[in-house]
Amino acid sequence: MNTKILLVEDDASLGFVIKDNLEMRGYHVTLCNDGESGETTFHQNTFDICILDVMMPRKDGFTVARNIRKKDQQVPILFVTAKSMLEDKVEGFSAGGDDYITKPFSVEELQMRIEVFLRRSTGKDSVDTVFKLGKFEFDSSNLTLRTEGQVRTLTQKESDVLGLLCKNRERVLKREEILKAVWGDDDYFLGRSMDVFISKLRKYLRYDPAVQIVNYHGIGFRLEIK
Amino acid sequence: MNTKILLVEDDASLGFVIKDNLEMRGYHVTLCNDGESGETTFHQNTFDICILDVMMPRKDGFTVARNIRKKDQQVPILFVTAKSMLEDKVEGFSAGGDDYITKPFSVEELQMRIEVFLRRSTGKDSVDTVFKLGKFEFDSSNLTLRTEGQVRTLTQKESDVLGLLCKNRERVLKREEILKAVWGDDDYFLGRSMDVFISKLRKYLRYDPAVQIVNYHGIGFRLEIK
DNA sequence: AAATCATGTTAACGACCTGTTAAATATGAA
DNA sequence: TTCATATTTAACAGGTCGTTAACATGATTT
Repeated sequence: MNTKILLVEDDASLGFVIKDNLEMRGYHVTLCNDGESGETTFHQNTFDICILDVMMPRKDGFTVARNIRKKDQQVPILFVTAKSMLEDKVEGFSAGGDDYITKPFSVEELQMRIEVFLRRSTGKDSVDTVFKLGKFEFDSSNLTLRTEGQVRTLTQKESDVLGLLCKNRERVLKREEILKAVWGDDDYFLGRSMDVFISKLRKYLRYDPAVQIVNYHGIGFRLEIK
Repeated sequence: MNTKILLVEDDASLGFVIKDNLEMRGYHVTLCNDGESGETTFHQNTFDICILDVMMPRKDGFTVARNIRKKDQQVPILFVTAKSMLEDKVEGFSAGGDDYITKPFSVEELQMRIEVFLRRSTGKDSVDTVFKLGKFEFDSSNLTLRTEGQVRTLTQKESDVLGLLCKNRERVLKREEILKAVWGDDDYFLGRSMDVFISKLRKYLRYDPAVQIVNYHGIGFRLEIK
């Protein structure tokens, strides 16, 4: 497996050293030297891991991470921080499966963190497929929607749609996006079919009024949790 | 071989989850929820491996490990640490053949570490081939399905299918997964053949209604015990 | 307000998936 | 070879799910 890493580091020489060392160890590394280009590079490619320097002049690592998360909730993010940084702040951001590493660090250390991430994602773990939705817990790989006591088994398509909504809670999903992702195509009838699914999912989610699939007229849908 | 594991974990619910998951995979697990009882349990029994949480209120994992080492220099010890822990400290302790695993981890990951240890000491895989299924006891290497008094001998394929279901009780096995694992291929007729086997196994398991092979329409099967 | 288009909801149809039994075929031992 | 057993194929009966249609409601434009 050829692991692809996005490295965003404003210090050019440090960035080069890390890139060079990691490539010697068999990883494929794309280096960006500011947050802005890091984001656009991320959006145009696919990466297995992102390594972000927190302290960067124009756009800091946390901001970049937030924008990456809008597109991808799963990709592991490793923050690079200075020792002086308050641990609380970093830990808050790196919650939910992400991690951080403190300068100065050895490449061995860095590689260890990377391998931990990769083992977690390649070992078919269920962690990244489980979403907490208000009173519900949805496991998109086991197709189960749990609530206090009860378990409902969803069909594959129901699960596909709900999973997509879960992964994109930050933004409104366009109708055509959902259709392309779940049905592979986009026409009038598939659109109506999708509406039927949305209706069914809403019925399942009625138990907790805080969880809502909201329609954006003429655009699409978004899963919102009040 | 029935591998015996000592698990010392102060978080009761996490401990139970790990124990449960490992037992589903064929290990015998003894759970202690503090270092003190962990030590006494170790001294009164024999274990093939010890899993110790490092951070515990009264007696931490390292202390327990030191006392275990006074009695037994060989038994492999696996430390469970939090992400924030200084790696130097853990690495110092886990030197000399021991290992550590960082929270959060998947059970797959944990099992991998365990198997590495066991292979190192015994030289062969050690997952138990005997499964307890409600009122049944199924031995996948001897092809026997026991119930109170009665013994039924299964065919190799019956046993392969049931064994696969047993090993994956926590998730839904896709039809193609079963076909690939047992038949080595996946086509329409093999699929129908599999359905015949499922039907036969269900007949054998009818004696205990709590044990059920549940179909997930369009996806696959899962062995569930109520 | 009327017209038009987008979405919500329900029900029914049909394609496909599964359960089961039995017959046909393969496998292997005597 | 024959016989016994294991597995595959066939056939049929239900069952499930996604799509479509139909109608209701809501939003936006004219």
